[in-house]
Amino acid sequence: MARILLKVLPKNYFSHRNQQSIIKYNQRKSEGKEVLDIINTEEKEVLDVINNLLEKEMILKMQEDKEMRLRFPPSPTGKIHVGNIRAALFNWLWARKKGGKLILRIEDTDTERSSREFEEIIFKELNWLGMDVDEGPNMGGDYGPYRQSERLEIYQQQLDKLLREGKAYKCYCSKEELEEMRQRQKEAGEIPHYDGRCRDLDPAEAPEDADYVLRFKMPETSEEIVVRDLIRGEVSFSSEDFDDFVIQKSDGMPTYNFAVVVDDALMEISQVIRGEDHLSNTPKQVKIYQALDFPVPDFAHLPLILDEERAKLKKRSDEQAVYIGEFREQGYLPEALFNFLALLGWSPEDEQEIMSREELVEKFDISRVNKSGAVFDREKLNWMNNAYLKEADLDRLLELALPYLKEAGYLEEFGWLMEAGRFSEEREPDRDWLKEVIDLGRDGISCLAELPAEVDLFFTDLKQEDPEAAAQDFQDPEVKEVFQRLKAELDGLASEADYSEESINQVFQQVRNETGVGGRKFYHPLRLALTGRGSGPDLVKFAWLLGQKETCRRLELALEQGE
RNA sequence: GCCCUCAUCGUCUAGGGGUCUAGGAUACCAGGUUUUCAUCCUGGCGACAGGGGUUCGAAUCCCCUUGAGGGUACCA
Repeated sequence: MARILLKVLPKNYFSHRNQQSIIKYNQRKSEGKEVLDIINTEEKEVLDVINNLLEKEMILKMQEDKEMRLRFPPSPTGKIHVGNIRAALFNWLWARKKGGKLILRIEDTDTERSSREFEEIIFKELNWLGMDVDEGPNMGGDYGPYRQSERLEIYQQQLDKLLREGKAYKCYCSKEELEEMRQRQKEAGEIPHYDGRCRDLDPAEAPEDADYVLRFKMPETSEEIVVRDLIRGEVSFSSEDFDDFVIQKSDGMPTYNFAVVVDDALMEISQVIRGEDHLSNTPKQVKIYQALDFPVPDFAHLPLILDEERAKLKKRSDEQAVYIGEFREQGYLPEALFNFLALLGWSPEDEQEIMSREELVEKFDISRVNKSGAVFDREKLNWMNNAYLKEADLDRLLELALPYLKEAGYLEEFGWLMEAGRFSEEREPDRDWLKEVIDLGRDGISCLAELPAEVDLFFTDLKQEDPEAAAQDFQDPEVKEVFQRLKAELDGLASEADYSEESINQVFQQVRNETGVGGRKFYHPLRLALTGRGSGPDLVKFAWLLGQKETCRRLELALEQGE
């Protein structure tokens, strides 16, 4: 009965959204509410049967959840980029949410392009983003080894099995021969595909000492291959659309489509969460699972991250940063990148956007992942990073900011900075002072690399942006009086301890009262005198951080220019 | 070419038959706060790709078209 009903249903009836609506229907029913207004009687009958099935399925699911094993299998053929790391992130989130295991597997079967250096970068960036794994090359586990290049015997066993059972065969065609074949097919208006010429080759006819590859036999008769996807429902393909693909290269290495199946099966991966670019290859993998008598896992194909041209984000599209390292180097906070990436293709039930790692784990649900590709919006990342920057612990921020300030040459003692006591006798910059500066500058930047430009006023000599206009301002008698009084009052503050934000503020207020000069007329020339610019940070704070001596010196300078 | 997937403001997205004159975020614009810039607050601009169905009712379900993306390797 259930079988018949299932046939009648649309092919993706079991997509998660439909499951949700069935759950809704159940809720209504259990609450004793009327349900026939939203569905008709026939549908109700179908739903009731499905309910039974789903219940059983849910029990199975719960068992699966118990030992959920997820994996992240990057290939070390380049620096890891946002596309890869986002897949890792979703696996990590789901594993942590479900109390499952996350396995890191290095897919280094491409001997030409793989390198240990890139592998190290993968470890480093995962670590930076705070994604720990439970099993992997560096910490081991019960399902190792976790590097494909170290699993060659395992593949060989499975390969031998397929060969023995006649499910795979040796192909002696050279690359040139295959290229020629493709070319000919193209010219004849046919779809390029391997024609299976070696499929039924008599072993006796096999050329001696010739290089060969192993090909997997796809079904001779047309059959439907169904991929069960947690995000997209059931996706079906026809076996006709696939040719006999290579599963072992002539150098003895397994190909991706083969190794990934053997590893996922042997490592008992329960859910394969990966990018949508793998969806089209999945039917090939399903056939291998079947040929090897392995249970087929659930799949979840994530929407791709796109560049501004809406194409899959690759190595580098123009100037756009794509490598994780670039974001770290530009001074993005890992928790900001993490948060941002989580929101690419997924959203929580509520409308909160800034979320800690813990909140993300708490709220994440694979069934809320959407299906369409997401453009990597640098503007929004900037906003988010700024939000995290503003909340970050200052001591931590100081450590992170130091290299940028050093790079800009701001941390070498010189002139007034030394005199103002911003460097110790050991010529180390005053950390408390630096923290104040960073605190003032963090509001206006989207990443730490922008910090030096934001706070350059504190580290470079006074330079009037528009000297003539400034000089003109300084000639005003009222302005002169203000400057004179300010200088006298500030100079009069006995010690460095007396020179505080509070006392400066008091002096400012006092002078405003005494001279009757206030508002813009008061602040604008003062700003020019102290900073050389028409806009900038809060002046009281600035004068304080500048120090008593330097502030008075600059007032003196302005008075001279006003002559 | 063939196969697969997808389609809501510029961008990220909510929504899954009535509560949608479509919600949030970002970006942009304006006003307020602040000595200025920024922050912050308030407001504004801005989208259901098109066409057919089904239905009393469609952003939502179905079909077609169009568009976009992915795959089609001895890359992963």
